[in-house]
Amino acid sequence: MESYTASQDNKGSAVILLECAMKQVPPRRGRRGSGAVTLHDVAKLAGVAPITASRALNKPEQVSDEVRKKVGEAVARTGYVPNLLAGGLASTRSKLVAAVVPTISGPVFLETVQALTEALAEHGYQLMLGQASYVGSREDALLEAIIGRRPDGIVLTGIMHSAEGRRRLLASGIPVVETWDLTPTPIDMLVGFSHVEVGRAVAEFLHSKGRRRFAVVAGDDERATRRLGAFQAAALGLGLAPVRAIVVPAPTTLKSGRSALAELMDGGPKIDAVFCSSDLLALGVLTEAQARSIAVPERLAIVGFGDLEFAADLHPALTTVHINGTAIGRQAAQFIVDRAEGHPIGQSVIDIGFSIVDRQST
Amino acid sequence: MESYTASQDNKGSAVILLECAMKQVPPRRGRRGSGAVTLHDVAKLAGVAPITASRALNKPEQVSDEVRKKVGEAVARTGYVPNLLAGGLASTRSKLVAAVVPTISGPVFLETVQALTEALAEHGYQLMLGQASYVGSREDALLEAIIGRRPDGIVLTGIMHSAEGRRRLLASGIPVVETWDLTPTPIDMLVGFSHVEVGRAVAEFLHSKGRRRFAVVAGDDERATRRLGAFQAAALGLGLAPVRAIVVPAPTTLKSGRSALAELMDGGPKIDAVFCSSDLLALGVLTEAQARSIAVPERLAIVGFGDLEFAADLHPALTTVHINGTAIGRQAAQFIVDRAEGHPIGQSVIDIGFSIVDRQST
DNA sequence: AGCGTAAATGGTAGCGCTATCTTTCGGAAA
DNA sequence: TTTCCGAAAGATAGCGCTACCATTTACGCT
Repeated sequence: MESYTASQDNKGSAVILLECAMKQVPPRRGRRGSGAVTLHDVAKLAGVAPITASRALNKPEQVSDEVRKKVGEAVARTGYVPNLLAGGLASTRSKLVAAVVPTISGPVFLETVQALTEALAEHGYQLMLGQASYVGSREDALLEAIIGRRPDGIVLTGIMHSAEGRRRLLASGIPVVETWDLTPTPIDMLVGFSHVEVGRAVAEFLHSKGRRRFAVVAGDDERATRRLGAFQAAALGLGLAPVRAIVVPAPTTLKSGRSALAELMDGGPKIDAVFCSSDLLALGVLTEAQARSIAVPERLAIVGFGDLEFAADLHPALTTVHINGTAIGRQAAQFIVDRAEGHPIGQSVIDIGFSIVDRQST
Repeated sequence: MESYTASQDNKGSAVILLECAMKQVPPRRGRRGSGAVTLHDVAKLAGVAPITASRALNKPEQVSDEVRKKVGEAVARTGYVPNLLAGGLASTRSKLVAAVVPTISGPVFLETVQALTEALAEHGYQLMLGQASYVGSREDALLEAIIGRRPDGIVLTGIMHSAEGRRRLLASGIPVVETWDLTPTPIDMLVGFSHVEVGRAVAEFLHSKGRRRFAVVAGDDERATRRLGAFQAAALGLGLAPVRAIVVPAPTTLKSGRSALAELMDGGPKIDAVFCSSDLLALGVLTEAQARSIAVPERLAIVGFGDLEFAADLHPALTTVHINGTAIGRQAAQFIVDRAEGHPIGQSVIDIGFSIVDRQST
């Protein structure tokens, strides 16, 4: 113990002291343990009981200034980093939140994931990322890996989860936030918007701009399909000709957009407006239009979806549907934190809405 | 116990049985615990010792077929999900890997993160994501949160970490993989490429194409700056005029690209080639060129960096520097898994290289 | 038969932390 | 003074799992 005191005047001595501590312990009996500094070590160095050291770190208002100071010094000196696995096990609060995305490469959810990460970090929570791109048993394995870590919450970004998956999530008792969609039967909490409304709104928007012959280029994921359906129905309701739809595989790419427009132009009825299920697709359509010298918006109107950061700066600037992904992420984080801290949450379902950003491409 | 047997003929009875089990336990004394099914419950139901049940699940080759079967049934019946926090604590193997990215919105590292997630998932590891976008104390908090979870590995994607951060990582004893760069003094393992080489190669490439008056548009991050410097030096070495550089704030955007070209064209010496530090920037330059009717590549050559998925399908298709981000992610995962499983790793530093993809924009 | 050997199972003892209860103690109330 | 109270600190007992060792059993060997 004296050795610690003796070296107080030695700056930056954390590592050295650590070695000392490890040497004092009879070579660890070759047994378990990581060999890292534990709360126990800190407590001993500070001259208090382990539980008191724990309180000094986690509930500082419950200990005296003196203890707080001594423990703080001991932590600094040893380079102690609390083992959150142990803490989580003991308290059944892991301070971990899992997010499930279809695939990260799709830039659509990035904003949400980013906001989620940041908002959670502010409250001391960490994000665990899972990709649901796989099918079948993989989803099962993913759920197992997630639930097994006993996260304090799970955020589903636009996932269509199987009935079996829903059941497991429900059974786990972990707070779940579904996002980027609106369903009448959420698992738990939800923050999203209506894809049906989007489809309808875009159809009406284009109609109001004098367009009459619509086409759609959409990824084959569930939500895009829903927007497409609503768009077609609305066009029909507006007395327009049936809407031609090109469905491309998700994730959507610029390339699919280009070939979709090529297909649209190389045959079939003439069109004067295209609604794309993503901005990337829209960029592809725009690129192909430019390659074919089709004037946008004069001869062809283009509407995207997502309002990615580049949309406003394209030439012509892209008209698109704006979703506040950041707000979704932030709200999801709020939901989970509130739930974890035991605060009452008012609404458990929030429609974040959307807006059509009218720029030069229409 | 009988109740379990009695209901064996009842399909899908997991939830019901679970309730039974919970009711059998004397109302849990209102004490701790999540109330979830534990390995103990499974073992009891299977009629074996807990440790045997553990082995049946984790080291199936060490138990008899009979035990394996009985335990398997018990798991299915109770809906047991192993508590990985407890497992990690006991075994000092968390099966968690942390990845630190500057910011997820930048699409550059996405491919790497994606590959990493997938490769790790194949080995039963999960990815924890941390954003290092913050400065100062935030990085400290991030490290604390990461190390506190005792991950089996940490992947740093293109982060310039402070000396203090390096020290903490080193002290933690956790395997670290640095990526997207090459340094003579890696913390631990490394898989990346030389940014200096990239800068030089692009300069020589443009020179060989007959271009003589270069400009650079680069984000203000450390690696882009290094490429820029090498590019300038190489141009000088080639006997060309000093290279004009426009530095834009990271993360780079299409918009910065547009305004950078605007600045380049609206004054200063004439140029015939631009090297951009990202494809997004290059797209911005291309967009501005089109808006100003500057013919690409006739009057202006454009080179990007990253070879994002859209680069090949632009009009004109973008010449760019291709980095195999997937290979980086996969190799990083391999490093960590090998280290965690105790396999010897041969090389701990890998130069993954790069290539210049010669397309229409040059 | 006697022995070693290996496979299969179980018992014990933590991993590092915190929930819960108990003890201690100074000072305000009676 | 005595009593009581609340704040501060400590003791105890796990959280759910696995490393390590001990035991049991089956089987081949000399």
